[in-house]
Amino acid sequence: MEKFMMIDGNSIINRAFYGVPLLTNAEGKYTNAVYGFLNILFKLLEEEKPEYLAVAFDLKAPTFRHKVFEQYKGTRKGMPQELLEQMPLLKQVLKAMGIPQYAMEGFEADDILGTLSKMAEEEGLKPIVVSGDRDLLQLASHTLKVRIPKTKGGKTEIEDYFAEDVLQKYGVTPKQFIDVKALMGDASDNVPGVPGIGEKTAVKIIQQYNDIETAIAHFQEIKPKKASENLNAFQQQAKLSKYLVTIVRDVPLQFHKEQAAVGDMFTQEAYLLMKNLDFKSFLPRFAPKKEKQQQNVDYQCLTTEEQWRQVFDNLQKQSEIAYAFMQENGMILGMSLYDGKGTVFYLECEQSEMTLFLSCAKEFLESSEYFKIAHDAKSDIKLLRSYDIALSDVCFDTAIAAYLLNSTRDSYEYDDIAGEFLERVYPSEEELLGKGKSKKSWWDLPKEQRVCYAARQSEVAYEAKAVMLEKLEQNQQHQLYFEIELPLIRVLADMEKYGIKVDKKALEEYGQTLQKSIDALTLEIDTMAGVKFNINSPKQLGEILFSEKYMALPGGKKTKTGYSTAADVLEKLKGEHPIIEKILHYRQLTKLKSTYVDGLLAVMDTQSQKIYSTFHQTITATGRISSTEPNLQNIPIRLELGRELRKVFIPTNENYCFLDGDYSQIELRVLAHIAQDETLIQAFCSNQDIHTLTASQVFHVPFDDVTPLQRRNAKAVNFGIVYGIGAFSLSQDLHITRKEAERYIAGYFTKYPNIKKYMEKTIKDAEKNGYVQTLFHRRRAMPELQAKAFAQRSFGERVAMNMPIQGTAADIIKIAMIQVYQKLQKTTLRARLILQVHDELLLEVHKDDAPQAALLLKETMENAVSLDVPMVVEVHQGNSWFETK
DNA sequence: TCAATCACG
DNA sequence: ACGTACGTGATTGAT
Repeated sequence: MEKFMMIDGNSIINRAFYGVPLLTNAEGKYTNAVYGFLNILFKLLEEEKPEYLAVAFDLKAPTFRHKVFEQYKGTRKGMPQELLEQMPLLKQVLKAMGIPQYAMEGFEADDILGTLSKMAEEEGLKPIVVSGDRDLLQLASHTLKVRIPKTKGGKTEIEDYFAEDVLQKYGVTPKQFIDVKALMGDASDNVPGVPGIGEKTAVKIIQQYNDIETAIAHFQEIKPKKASENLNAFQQQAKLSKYLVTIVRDVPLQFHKEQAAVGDMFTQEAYLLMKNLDFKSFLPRFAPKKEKQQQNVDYQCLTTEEQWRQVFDNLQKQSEIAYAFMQENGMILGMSLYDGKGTVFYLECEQSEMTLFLSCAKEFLESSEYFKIAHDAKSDIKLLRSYDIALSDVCFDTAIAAYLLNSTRDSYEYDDIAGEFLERVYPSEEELLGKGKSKKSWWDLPKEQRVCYAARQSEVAYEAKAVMLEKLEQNQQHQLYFEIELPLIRVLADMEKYGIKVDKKALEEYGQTLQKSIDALTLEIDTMAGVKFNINSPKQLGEILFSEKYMALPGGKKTKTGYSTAADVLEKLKGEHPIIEKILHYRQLTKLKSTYVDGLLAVMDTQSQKIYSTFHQTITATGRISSTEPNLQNIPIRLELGRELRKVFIPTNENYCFLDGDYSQIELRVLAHIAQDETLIQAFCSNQDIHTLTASQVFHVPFDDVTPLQRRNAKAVNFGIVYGIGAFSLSQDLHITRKEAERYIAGYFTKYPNIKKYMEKTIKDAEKNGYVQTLFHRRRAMPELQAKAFAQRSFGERVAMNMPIQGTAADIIKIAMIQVYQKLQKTTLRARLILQVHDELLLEVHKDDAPQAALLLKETMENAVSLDVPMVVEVHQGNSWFETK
């Protein structure tokens, strides 16, 4: 069935405004709300692909509701000036895109949507109503879908509601939703409601009596007493509220579906507007076909040995050359080269000629005399390694540069880089290769497209390099980039290549032991519950534990989808029923079995008995490295049973052992340094136990009288400080009251005044500059602080406080890794770096060399940087990862 | 593909 | 009145 999507223009632009940082374009116009609106619109268009589309707006003229507002002396909240200014702009853009706009004197956008959606159904269209306002939920039916977009941390998520979903989430039907809203009132919409009746009571009343009229007739039966009395006393007000809340579905509106038919939205006119508004990321959608194919450089496809040799012979040493490999399933298909001289070469090669081709390319790839510009050089190192070519260090990596310049993107592909850093509009990957299922295999593409795609890669890399270098300089990130991130590529590539050995037999045995316990526990749990069910399903488990039908345990806290069965919730129920402990134990065991035993066995190389993780250098917003397939940075250690698992990680043979170097309290030391807090600095300089010290400060007891409990609590406070503390969370963590938590925090800040000052200054600077940074100038943009919504802002403030700490620690260990790596290369020590776990480095070392390597590791890590506090590293030796604790 | 859960620093 | 600590990745069940 054809779809008709209609959008509540006012509420969506409002959402967009608060969800996107307040920025201006070159002309000083505010554009954030329009940008946010379009973002949501494009997402909706992609998801729904509607045949018909319309946007409804409020008019400035008073509506029928205004008269009522006057009675209650309510004034409608106006939009902020910054948003108001953007309304005409949005209308202009929509007009340019040929999207019809509806508005009607005397009515609001809601009413227009109500009417249009009714008309749509009469015309045989499937209506989709989009609004940021939950009042619209009253329109939901089993055919009419209401979509509510939410912008959370820059990402847009959309909640969908048919009638069933409204019932499930709110416990009432869409029609009853009107009555609930009318009873509880809505201050922001000037709906008076009935005093003393809030959401809970309103839902209860309507569930029982279906509507306000019936409820009023039975007001004497209603509890609590206050609600009963008020319902009687405010009958008129309740009925009036219902009138206000009810969306009009018969606005006198002229509508023919042809008016709303979706045509070509990406017009020339709209393109120019986008350009004018500085919406670079939208430009590719709007770019006219002509401009897309415009090229200022030639693309040449070379397929013979003679041509290949000629190209490589002509490459100048000491000059910058961008290269890119075309590949599929780890097989090279060709490579492109660009040296900035006007012609991009694409060297294409059939599998049968690969040896010949690589012999031509080898010198260029292995020699460090060519200044190579790459995009994700680590993956090239790995690719070429399988062809026995040792790629020399590259001089520039565009993926990593893009990451330093903006660490919060979720990808750094060519498309992203071209879009963010280059003026010219390049054809997208999707246009060239197709997407999803229709993505074509390389040799099925027309030759012209293969050339265009291949050439684009090195052309983009070359052109982007110049732009990026300038920005890195501007940001003072030259050193961070060239002395930390680039050298790290090789270190990580080698760690990935070497891998870590696993005792397969021991792992399997561990798994079997777990499985036996799991089977026994499953039986016990089923017996206790009296039914067989899937304990792994939070939904089923919640049902069994909390619903009246089964065990009806107290305190069932609801999440979006049902009861929460998270560990902290179950922990509180331990005393209620013995099944709880069994479930917690079951969870622990199945986690170990599925994630670790089965997970590790699945990625183990059968030949070498090793595991090869991938380390990612461009993922985290703070500068940390991440590890996948498998993640070796979250191997259990905190609980004894899980810790046992570390026994299966072993050196490659019995002559070798592990050395583990672990920074002690690196984040608190970093904090002491950057906040310049004398008390903390002194404490670290005299090597005091920092948690005990904090305990003595916060709880006002002499250092030597601190109890273990006090120390534990102080430790949580210290953690909290690093994360950007809140009293509520601390109270949850420590199982204390909020008041007490507040006292702890206040106590902390009195004793460490510079920490408080630092936190405040960091937030202020972040607001002013739009970013925070580490000691080594690693940055994180902070758009959240420009947003006005409380939750987003608070999140932004915590991030601003945490990032410089976590990020500086990440910088330090990266420096240490490079130094350890380079020093080991210069010695004859049989030792190599194999893992990094944020504040820990794991080395595999020949036992004879272990003492020397241990010294080297400790010294290097401790002296990687020189701060006002000493860095302390503990090194442990062992025959497995378990033993290096 | 998402939400819930839980492993780590 | 809000909504509840920073940063990750893997597995599971449900849609």
